[in-house]
Amino acid sequence: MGIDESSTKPTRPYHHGNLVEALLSATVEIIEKQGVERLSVRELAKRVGVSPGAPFQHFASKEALLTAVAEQAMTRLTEAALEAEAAVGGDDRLSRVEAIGQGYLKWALTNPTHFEVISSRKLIDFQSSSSLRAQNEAIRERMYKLLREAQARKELAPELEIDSVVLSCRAFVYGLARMAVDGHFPEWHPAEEPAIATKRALRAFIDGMRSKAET
Amino acid sequence: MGIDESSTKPTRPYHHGNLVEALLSATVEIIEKQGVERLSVRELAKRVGVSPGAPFQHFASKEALLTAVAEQAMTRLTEAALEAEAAVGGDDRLSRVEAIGQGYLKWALTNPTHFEVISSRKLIDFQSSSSLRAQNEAIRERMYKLLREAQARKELAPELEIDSVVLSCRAFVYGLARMAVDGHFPEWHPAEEPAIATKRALRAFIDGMRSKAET
DNA sequence: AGCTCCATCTAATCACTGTTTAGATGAGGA
DNA sequence: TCCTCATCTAAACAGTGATTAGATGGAGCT
Repeated sequence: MGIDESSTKPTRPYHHGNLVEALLSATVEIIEKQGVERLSVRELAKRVGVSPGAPFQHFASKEALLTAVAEQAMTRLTEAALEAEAAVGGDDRLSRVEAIGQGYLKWALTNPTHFEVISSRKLIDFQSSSSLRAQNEAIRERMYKLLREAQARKELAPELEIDSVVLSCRAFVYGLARMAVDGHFPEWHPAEEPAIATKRALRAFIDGMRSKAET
Repeated sequence: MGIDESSTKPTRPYHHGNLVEALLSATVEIIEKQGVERLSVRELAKRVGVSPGAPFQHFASKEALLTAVAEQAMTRLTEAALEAEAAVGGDDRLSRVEAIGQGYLKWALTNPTHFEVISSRKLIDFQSSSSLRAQNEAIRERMYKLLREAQARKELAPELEIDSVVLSCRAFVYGLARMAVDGHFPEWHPAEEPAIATKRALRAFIDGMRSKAET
């Protein structure tokens, strides 16, 4: 009846409007301040101003909703990582690999909930999202390429195998990010001290893979 | 009224019996074959043969139940890691650190669901369990000690800082375990190929921290 | 303009969930 | 024997994700 009577939302058009985007951005708001585990589709619907069943017209399930959120987030993560690499520039391949890791880590620590959604594969349907799989591949492929070049240029310690190195790099960065997100570092609450410690650890890790020629 | 009429359980005494242990073992059975996310207290109660409210007499919440399960699991994880270290023996401190990691990893890959429960701090109340905190400390303290000794014996590359190394080791092993548990290695389903790849990666990681003197 | 069509949304309902409460029950100690 | 008290049941509450039939109203055609 009334023209519009509530909601802190900027725009006032529902009943017919852009529900999909409204749902996505409201989901982001909720999970960022309440955590993913406290996201309820019904509460979400209420916040957006629609009936409890409305979201299911656009997303087959709660998992599908979160998968859509994850796709957006994964794009930003990939961008952050690859832009960090581009930012360092230079010829040193291992420094570029390190930069990817630093960019990845920084993003994960800055957006812990989103990182959780992306990486936990029980909240989303990762396999059926070609977008998510593609982004994942993109980072890994980039690392492969850089490491192969590093090997060819003798930057990499000769005894190291590339497949193993790629796995190690992924695990190392993922481990740091996950430990932080999973609450294994209760001593540092702000996203500042982690940045220092993880930065140093990652640098040392990468330097440990270099050929012993140079100092 | 019948004496006993159902249940695959070995013993038949409830109404008065050892409900606590029955609940714990049934929980383990369920989460191992269905996953933690599909554990329902009501289904658990039905399986054990009690009313839906009964479990709450012994565990304040579902979280408390899972915390109890996590305590048992954490004890086994710690044992596995420290026994692996004892098994290698020898003087080489870094090999012992590696053994801890290998034992930890092997246990995690063999018991993925339990590892998930232990490490995800949103399913359990880690902070309020002194048992969980103590076990966690035990492994870390052991690593600290070994690494300090390694440093004193010049086994460790001199430019490395111990705090940073401990963090790196934890993150590396945790990352490998978590990636496997989180489904980042869909190409290896059986717990065999991971064992090979992660073993090799961990070994290379540890060797990368050694002093460059020896070959 | 009117009208029809169809995506969109509502209302109601289903089968669940975790958790709380008052009260029944029955084993162990006096 | 009876009394006590931990243990368990029954019932209810408030919430969840998801499905369905039907209302609604804007877009596009005649």
